Amino acid sequence: MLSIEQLKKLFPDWEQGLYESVLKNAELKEANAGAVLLKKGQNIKSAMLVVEGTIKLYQEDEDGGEYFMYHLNPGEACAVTLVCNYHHEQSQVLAKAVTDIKFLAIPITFMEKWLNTYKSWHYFVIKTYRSRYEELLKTIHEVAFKNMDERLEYYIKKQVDQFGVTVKLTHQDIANDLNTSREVISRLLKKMEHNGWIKMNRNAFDWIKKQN
Amino acid sequence: MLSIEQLKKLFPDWEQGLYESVLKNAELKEANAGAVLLKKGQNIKSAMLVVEGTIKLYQEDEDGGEYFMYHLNPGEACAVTLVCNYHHEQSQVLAKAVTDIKFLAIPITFMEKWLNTYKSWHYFVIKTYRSRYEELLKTIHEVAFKNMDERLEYYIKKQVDQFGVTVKLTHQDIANDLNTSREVISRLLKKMEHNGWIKMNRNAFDWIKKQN
DNA sequence: AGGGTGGTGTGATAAATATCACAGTTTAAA
DNA sequence: TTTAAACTGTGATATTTATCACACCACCCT
Repeated sequence: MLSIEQLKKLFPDWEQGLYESVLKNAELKEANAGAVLLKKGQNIKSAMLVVEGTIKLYQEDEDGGEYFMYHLNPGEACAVTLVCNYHHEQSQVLAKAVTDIKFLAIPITFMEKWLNTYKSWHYFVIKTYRSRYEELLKTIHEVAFKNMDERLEYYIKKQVDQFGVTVKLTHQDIANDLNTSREVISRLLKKMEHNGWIKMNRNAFDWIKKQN
Repeated sequence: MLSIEQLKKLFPDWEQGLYESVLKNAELKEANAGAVLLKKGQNIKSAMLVVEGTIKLYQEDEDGGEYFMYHLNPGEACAVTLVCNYHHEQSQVLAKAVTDIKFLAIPITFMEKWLNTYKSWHYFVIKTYRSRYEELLKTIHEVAFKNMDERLEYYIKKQVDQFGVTVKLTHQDIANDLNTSREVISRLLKKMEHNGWIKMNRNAFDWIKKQN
């Protein structure tokens, strides 16, 4: 299990009692890279707080399509799972582990209770929603206004912010995340290579574009 | 000014003290149909709670493009204006009055204070964020996965839900809201007319499609 | 070493959407 | 009543993205 010190490092602004409640009631779970943590339509039974590793959040289409929205990192929570009513809410998103991860699963029965008890939990929930709302706005901005070349650049930059300049993804991986086809990504990457933005390797490439 | 009874009708779940604080500190403002209430990049100085009329929320592009996301109705608040920190936040959205409207403007200095004081305010903020987060997810779903014909149908349905089966919008209006061109909308509407989904008039049309 | 698999490159073509051009029609205003 | 402005219809064309087809190459496996 987690120590209270680790918990404090991850979630610095909580009240003492909240740390204790979490330790007592949360289950520390693990999942391997690639695991699907939450599917669209699935009933939400516990809140998810990331302890270790990175999670990717997607909007999911009825027929298999996916669109990447944002990363979740240690110290962050999955907003959709922070439900505060008993009506069995269904997930609107797809969540996948990018790396091996550890996370705290807190049964949703505590959500309402903690909102009443811990002010810091309340703030945490609000902060989570606000920051994710902003991420979604950015996603809409991309997909509503930008062509695929700009969306790809934005995507790569998020990747670079997360994992560094070496992007270890195949063209197909990227195509899936942007809900397009592998050929489109291949051609756009080739163009980026010509422009001197990336250096291509098999299964990966380096982002070498200088930012202005 | 508003009476406390009106306020209670609009925002049923608040505490007594919160009603009083709102009456004391909020300014009741008005705006005409078409007025721009908030622009992207603009500093947020007060929270906006809708009292009367309807507001439309948009994602706004640097060079004039707009994409409609959702409506705000009486009893609802504009999520982006519910900032709870002092750092002068900038609006990420564009808000326009669709009809003549009345709204309460609450200086953001009260946001933090009320979060500390009124549990019902806290819940209200969370509820607001959650519901708007979900609206954004739906918007992403449309724009990431659907072609223009389906997005247009989704758009019209939202319009119908708001204002009834007679849609009083020009093709250009719709094109602006969906960030496309008037010709595209004209052609798609024509197709819908052929399919018996709508009955066209000048400046308006009726949605007559039977839902399954 | 040979063979299979998955990753990448690229042409050809199709489909969706954007853009341009212009005509006709209704409405509002002078 | 005339005129201008706004709204709508529609063809032609360009651009962007999707889809199909296939070749080539690197790597792993035995």
